[in-house]
Amino acid sequence: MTDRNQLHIELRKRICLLDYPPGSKLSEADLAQEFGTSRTPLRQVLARLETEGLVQSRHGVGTIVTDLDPDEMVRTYALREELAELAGQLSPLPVTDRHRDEISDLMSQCLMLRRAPDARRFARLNMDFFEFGLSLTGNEALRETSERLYYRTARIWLNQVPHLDLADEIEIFLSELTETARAIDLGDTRAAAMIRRAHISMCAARLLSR
Amino acid sequence: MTDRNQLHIELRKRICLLDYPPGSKLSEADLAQEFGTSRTPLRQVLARLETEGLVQSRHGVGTIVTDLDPDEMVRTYALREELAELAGQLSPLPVTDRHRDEISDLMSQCLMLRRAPDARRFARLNMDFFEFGLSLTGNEALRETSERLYYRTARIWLNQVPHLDLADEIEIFLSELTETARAIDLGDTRAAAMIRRAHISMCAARLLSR
DNA sequence: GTCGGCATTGTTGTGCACAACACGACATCA
DNA sequence: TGATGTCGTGTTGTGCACAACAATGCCGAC
Repeated sequence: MTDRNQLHIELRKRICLLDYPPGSKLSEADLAQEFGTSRTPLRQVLARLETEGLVQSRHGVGTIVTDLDPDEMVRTYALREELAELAGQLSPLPVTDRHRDEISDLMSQCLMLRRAPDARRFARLNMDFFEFGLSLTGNEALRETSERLYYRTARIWLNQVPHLDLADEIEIFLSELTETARAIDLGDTRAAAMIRRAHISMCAARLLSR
Repeated sequence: MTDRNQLHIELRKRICLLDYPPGSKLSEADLAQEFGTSRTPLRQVLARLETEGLVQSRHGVGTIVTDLDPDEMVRTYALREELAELAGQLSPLPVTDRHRDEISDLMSQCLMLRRAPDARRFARLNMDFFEFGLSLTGNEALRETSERLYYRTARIWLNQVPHLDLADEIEIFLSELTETARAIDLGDTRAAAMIRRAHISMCAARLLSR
């Protein structure tokens, strides 16, 4: 946990799971104390989060979790769609048994979630599925970019969850997992990428159309 | 120049123009002295350059300018191609007289360069043309991503220049500018994006095929 | 009562000193 | 002569103290 990279991942997760909702202030001193370090390395992590668009530091004020700009979200989703499809085209990796195991595990977790719906756990499962998708392409630049943009938009789902039907969302996600598992079983990475693109598109429609 | 953002741009430019060739060591202390600041803000800039893949800091050793991995360059070029085309599709901005003036200015600079070929000035002109291309899309995420990937690959041209015919390269670039100016004149951003994609593809072929 | 200036407090930004670490040179021993 | 341990030098990483700055509440003047 004291590692700088893990610290970045941890803070990013907290922001995207709305532990730190938009507008909240992250105190460098408090976080430094929590993680048992000094402000210096923590500031580096916050600076990185700032370049990723998740926080904004203002001198004399504080480090604020950024708001979600709907217009920018729409445009970012549009780009994410294209990147999702490219993951199946540019440098698709051969499907391994490890992939099959992982998608199977994700499905069983989703089934458990269906019995006991929980928005936060759903969001985490969604993150895991996203990371799974990254493992299907060998294009490092594409992975980096997709990750960056994913975490930039990941918050809006939890943000909109009061206006959504959680059971419906879980059903939809389970359906995506099922279809993806089918494609993975056949070793058809391109099909998996297309399914992903379709669901990103539909997700944008559900979340951003209002 | 003392601003952190400008410092980042300046160091990035130096790396991409091979003022700091791959493998060279950037001394935090020396750079801090040159820019009239302390190590602290400079370290932030270097940390950002590290996430962008241009340098790598190793404890006790130094901050080293990264090498160019040919395989990764190929994959990055492939992604850059797709993004270039997307710039014409996702959120194309209306062409303004400012755009026309800029492309015209770029052409006249290129004509001057043809009379007095100079690899370094050519590389800078290429950067300016890239920035011009960014101004054609209103998709912020796409701009960021394209910029990131461009500066990640920008060095290989200057790196390969001993194996290239500089006059040829200038001719090709002038041709790209001419075609782009034609598209811009017509307000056809999509055509301009296609031209860009074509030249990225050809550039990759010339630089990376060997 | 209201408005304006001022002080106080809390925050991020900067500079500096030191710790942690890697590498090479050199001496020492088998 | 070769190998090995040790020391010196230079580098990045960390912690801390202070500067710069913004916001807020309070007090006084009008």
